[in-house]
Amino acid sequence: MARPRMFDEERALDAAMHTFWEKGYEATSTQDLCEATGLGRSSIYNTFKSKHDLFHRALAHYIDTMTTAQLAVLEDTRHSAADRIRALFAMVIDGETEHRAGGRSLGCLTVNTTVELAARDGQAAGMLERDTARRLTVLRAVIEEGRRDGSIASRRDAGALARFINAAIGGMRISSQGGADRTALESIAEVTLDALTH
Amino acid sequence: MARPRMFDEERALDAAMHTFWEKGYEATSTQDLCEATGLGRSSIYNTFKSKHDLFHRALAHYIDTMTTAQLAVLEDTRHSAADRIRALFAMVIDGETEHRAGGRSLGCLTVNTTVELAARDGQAAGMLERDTARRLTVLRAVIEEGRRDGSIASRRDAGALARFINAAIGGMRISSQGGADRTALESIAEVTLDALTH
DNA sequence: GGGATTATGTATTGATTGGTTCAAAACGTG
DNA sequence: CACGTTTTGAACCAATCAATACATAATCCC
Repeated sequence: MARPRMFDEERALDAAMHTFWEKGYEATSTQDLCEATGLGRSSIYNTFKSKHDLFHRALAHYIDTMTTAQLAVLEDTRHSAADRIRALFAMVIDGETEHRAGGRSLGCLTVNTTVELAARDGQAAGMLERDTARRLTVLRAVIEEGRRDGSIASRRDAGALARFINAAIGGMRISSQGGADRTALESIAEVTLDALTH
Repeated sequence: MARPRMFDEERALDAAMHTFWEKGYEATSTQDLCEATGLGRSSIYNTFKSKHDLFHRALAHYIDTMTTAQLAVLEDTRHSAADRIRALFAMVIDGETEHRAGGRSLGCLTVNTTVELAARDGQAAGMLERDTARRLTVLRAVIEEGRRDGSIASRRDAGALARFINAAIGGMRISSQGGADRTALESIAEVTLDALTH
């Protein structure tokens, strides 16, 4: 009945996500979003209500793809619990070395958003909190499995170990954004695993 | 020979620092800086060349006070190496629970700046890199002392352990900004120490 | 106290921000 | 082919941005 849309909404969302990922929310102008997506301003404001709304959808898109991929690794029962956590770290390190601009790592959009927006944007903070809660639940389950299969030796509370692993990932991402190279990140991951396996 | 300044430059710098700390660089307007410092715009632009310059001086002020205090704890030879690292973690946790706004932790200005600006602001990135290099050097020395006094059992490379500790602090700060409470942070610190003392 | 010097407050700069409007172009359907 | 619907691009909006200009007020030294 009407003119069909000339662009792929999913592709535009992905382009916007990468822009926010690279520059942050405040430093990204609507002009930047137009150039990244290849759309006109009115197309963007027609499809998404506002810059704020577009950001929320981009963040949801990021959380969806990232956390889903990470949890898949954690729930791969072919390997021991410790090996799954090792694989998770490898995945994070690969991501950090892969996604860079201007010789520097982009970090992680959830971490970046926690730092830049969580205090001012309740909706974004809620999305982030739900995501970490979900991640912590799975991590705790993996720890308990590792207790049974013998790959996790630490007798610390499983919840504490889960938070520790989560914090370690955040620390690796910050280190990466601060200039740490791949071997530095790998050594951090190894020491982190010591706390679990010894 | 002339009219003396009505305000304390150091005090203004401190107020500006707290504003940048709370809101980030981009989200802080010159109006915010006027209100925080109690100065007029022209006084600010007279004393500091620009918003950018004011931020750099605020960041330097932050790094100076924070890192100096932290390194003092690390170099207190009255305690064992492990106890000094323990004290460092306690200091970080106290800071996170102390500096908050709107029920949320402000995190750490160096971490926040690493995330928001390091990729775009070479000068800020340089300041941050020098700061972490300085911190890593002292941490490595503490690790080696701990090897001698017996409080550090890990046989991992001292540089790797230093980076691990630094990353752990960053991870704790991110966790705190993401909503982790004091007991959560304390449990993360305990597990982190396991990797060094076991 | 007079003159030189500086700090401060007000007003304003031009550029850019996020967001809206509107007419014309592009399609699918009858 | 023509109608009705939707996309699209360019022009436009008020607001705000960082930064400046300028006049006034305040101070010190002589």
